[in-house]
Amino acid sequence: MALDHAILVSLTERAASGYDLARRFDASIGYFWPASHQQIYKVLGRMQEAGWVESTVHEQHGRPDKKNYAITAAGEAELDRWATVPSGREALRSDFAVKLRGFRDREAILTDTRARRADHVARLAEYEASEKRFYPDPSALDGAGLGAWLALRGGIHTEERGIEWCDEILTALEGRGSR
Amino acid sequence: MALDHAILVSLTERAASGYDLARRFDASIGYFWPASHQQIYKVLGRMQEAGWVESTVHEQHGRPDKKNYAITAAGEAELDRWATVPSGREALRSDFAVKLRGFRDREAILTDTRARRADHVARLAEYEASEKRFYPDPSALDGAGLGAWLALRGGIHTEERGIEWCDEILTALEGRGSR
DNA sequence: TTATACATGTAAAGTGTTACATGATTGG
DNA sequence: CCAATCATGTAACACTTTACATGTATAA
Repeated sequence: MALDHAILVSLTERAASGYDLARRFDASIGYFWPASHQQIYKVLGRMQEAGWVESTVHEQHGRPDKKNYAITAAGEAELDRWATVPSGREALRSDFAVKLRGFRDREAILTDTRARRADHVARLAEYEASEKRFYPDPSALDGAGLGAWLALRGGIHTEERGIEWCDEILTALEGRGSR
Repeated sequence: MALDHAILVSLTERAASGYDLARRFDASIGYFWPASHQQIYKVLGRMQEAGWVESTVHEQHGRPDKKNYAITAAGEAELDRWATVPSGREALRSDFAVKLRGFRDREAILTDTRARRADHVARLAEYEASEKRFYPDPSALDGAGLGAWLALRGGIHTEERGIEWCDEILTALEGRGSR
């Protein structure tokens, strides 16, 4: 049920259509909880029935009507309830780690590791650009900005450690004979 | 389809029953790909039909018969094929990061962060105990052991960075007024 | 003329979680 | 006597991914 809460959090920041939310999930909040537009539309419908969000339709010319969703008091109450539920452990569930554990072809895993490292570097650059742009002075943050910044910090840590791990793998495998 | 491969990797290390695999998934390989016994039995059945594994039944007295599964040549070929498929980005999908981003109750998120930190510390201790016990001399590793050790290193990095992130959150939130 | 942005969805297939079902043996 | 371990599964539900479906406006 966590996509529900991710959408609610996003709507707390600003009301939005399903389309807008889908774009946000391709960027900011989707860093921590990816979701497609198909999923988002479905959950919005369910949450509207539950009374957690409400929508107003804006007619448009030349393109489909736009439904703007806003969080309701009941939705905010749900967020507050959710805040008190312990998160519990998050599993790794890493395709790459399984592949690494069982590798038999050194070149194949090296190729994969190099590509993975490049992905981490690229995403780290995105995160750091966001940090510089939106949170240039973290010590001045409070309220909504503080949580968003700390979440972004988590993304930065994740990428940094991913790079370290890749480097460790490359060092271990490049310096040895074939397997 | 990655549970399939996680099971195949595990069977490469040693043939096993569904029950044995479930225990392995509660410990070693499940660190990177958690799975319940229900899921494992289902996938074993599917993989046997596909010819990737084969089973021999061992009758037992006083308890149900035991089916021992072993990987076949076709199963190994599938692993080799899979090794050449690029892994692609792994999404974070973190409940906690979403909660942090949207937090409104400072005490609630502090409680959650402290519990999370304790989980990381506990898991890190497990990983480090495993490393000391099974890979006391990493430089001497080759073949199967090397991949398993590098995967474990990934787990260690994950927990270490998780602790750092929690500490950053605690520092940022404990030193400030309420929100 | 081709791709991208805008804007909303349904349907099917795959994957994962939780609940249910059975039953003997062993250790505290 | 109660809990844990051994040993296998089915069924229902929840969630995610991928494919399908439609149509205009705008910029390269």
